[in-house]
Amino acid sequence: MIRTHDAGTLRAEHAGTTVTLAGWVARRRDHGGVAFIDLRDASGTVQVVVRDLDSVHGLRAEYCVKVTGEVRVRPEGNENPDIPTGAVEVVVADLEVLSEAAPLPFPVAEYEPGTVNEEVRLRYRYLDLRREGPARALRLRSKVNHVIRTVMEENGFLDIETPNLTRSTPEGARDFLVPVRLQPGTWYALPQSPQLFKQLLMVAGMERYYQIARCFRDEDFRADRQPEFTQLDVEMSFADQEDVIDVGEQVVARVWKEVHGYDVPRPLPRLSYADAMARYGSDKPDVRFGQELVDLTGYFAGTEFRVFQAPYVGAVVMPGGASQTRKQLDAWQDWAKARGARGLAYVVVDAETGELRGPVAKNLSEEHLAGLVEAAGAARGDAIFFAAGRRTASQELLGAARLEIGRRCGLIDESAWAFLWVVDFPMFEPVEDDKGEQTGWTAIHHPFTAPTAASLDTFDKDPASALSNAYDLVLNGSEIGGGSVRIHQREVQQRAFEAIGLSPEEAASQFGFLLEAFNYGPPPHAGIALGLDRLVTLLGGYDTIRDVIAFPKTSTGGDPLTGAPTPITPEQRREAGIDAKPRPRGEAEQASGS
RNA sequence: GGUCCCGUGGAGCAGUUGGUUAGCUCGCCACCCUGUCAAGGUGGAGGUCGCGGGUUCAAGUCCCGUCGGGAUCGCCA
Repeated sequence: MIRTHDAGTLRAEHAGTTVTLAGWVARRRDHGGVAFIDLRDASGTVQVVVRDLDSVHGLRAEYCVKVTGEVRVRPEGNENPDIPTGAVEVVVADLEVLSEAAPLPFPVAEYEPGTVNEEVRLRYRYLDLRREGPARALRLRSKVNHVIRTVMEENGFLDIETPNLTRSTPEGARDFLVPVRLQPGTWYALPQSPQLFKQLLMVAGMERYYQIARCFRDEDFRADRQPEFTQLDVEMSFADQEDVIDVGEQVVARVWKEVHGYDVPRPLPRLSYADAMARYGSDKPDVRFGQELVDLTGYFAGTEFRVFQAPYVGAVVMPGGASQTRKQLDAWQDWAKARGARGLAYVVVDAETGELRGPVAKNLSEEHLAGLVEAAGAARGDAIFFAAGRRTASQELLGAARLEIGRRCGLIDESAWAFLWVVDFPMFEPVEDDKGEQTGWTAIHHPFTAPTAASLDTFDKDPASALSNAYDLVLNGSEIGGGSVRIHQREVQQRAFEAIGLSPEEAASQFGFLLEAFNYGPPPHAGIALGLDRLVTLLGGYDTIRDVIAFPKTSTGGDPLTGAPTPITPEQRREAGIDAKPRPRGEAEQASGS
């Protein structure tokens, strides 16, 4: 190395040592007769004193320099207690400019974080990452990866890579497609996850597989979504739900312990999907605060009020919500309509008299009004929001309202780590057409998810009530992982395909290779995948997963740094075979195997 | 695909009911300055107000479209 020490490590005990440092000019303070340079490298910053003014005069911010000099304790009164190296400084004997820097597009020596436009930061991400905050996110992520690998290796898991060029499957998200030059007219797909490969690895007897795997899904962006993202992907043979949950808990417990010194309370609490929906209106409930939903379907049985003559009537209470202006209450209606609801009925409880007011109150009987505050768990001064209609949709609306209430009323304990498992997911959910008419069923998790023992015989005859051996890991209202016990019996898998309307021919065409593998003694197996980007975002308290990705993309899939994506030349287009017609004999029949 | 917000020198922002030469802080360039640490001082350069169209005597400002960025609903097994 061309340096002898790391700048950020120098302390009073180094006084008298001659050191060579290499790094960047973070700041320069030129007093004419003496100048100070804050020299920054990956370890931190140290003050360098220069008296040879010719050498320092031409220095500018972010020049890459090498300095040699003696470490000394700073003169009395000149210490800087704000930085770790503030007791010492390096008196320069020799200063060499390794490379120069052009004027900066934004201040790299940032003293107010978050004041630079994100697009500019991404365009010059290599400068952005020189800053302490952005760099810290990548260091954190590296540490998490390391802890994960340690835990997985300790548990005897094998790190096995799976292909990134694979075949397109119809289920789930939209695939990214890659034209295949050697077979014009045919296309690879980038994997949405290594799901099928890891199951094949179980058939292959690998027994314990893990991979920190890149996944690709061509869907619209969110703050917590990118088209390529990373999962800790895990699969275990001869394991059941408890074994997988144990591994998942080990991973998060070790990560949180190593990073925050926080002891994750194990075993983590569990909530059935049905309870999560009933109490929180979400399959990824944020349990850092209360305000649980109240089911008033029975309470309003026999009501004259047409709106509440519904399969489900529920409520959520907004503490102090009665003090909202008419305008604010109307805004809730717009908020609900934006989510596709008709509106959000409400009743306010007068803070002084306890009288119930609002448009809905006029439609309710004396009897229903009398007990309502108690039934809803409200108090004087609160607002009660109602949703009535189809059960799940109404619960989801109330759940969203609950989160909004939590935010607006400051009910959320931001320091909490609220982990929990959501279990006992339904196997299927209805598929509806534009008019809301049910046209069939689709797998909630994926079509390889095993039914629970109780549903094994009946899941295909009664899809509505079938439960699956699936589990999601939830942290502070975000899903950070999910998995399931897989179907390992061909016959059960066939019935599962039939239940979602996939004919044996279609199943064979799309998943024939997996079904064929299942002819050869597949072991019972189960697995999980943790979303690393989200996990690290929550772990580090970041706002978006872009913060924990070295080179993230913008919401239209662009990379401001490289300029990707770009048009291709006509020659590239020709060579790639994008416009070629596939040969008549389709690969589908090849894949069907048997 | 829908809705909302943002776009003004290199960065962050201001710009009134439309009205003279578009303003501030930081940065940049030159010079001064021997103990600063967001150093200080003096002077200077730097702007097609994202782009296109429209309204008007007059548009950074109002209207329409479009591009880029962000958020959100749909979507994401």
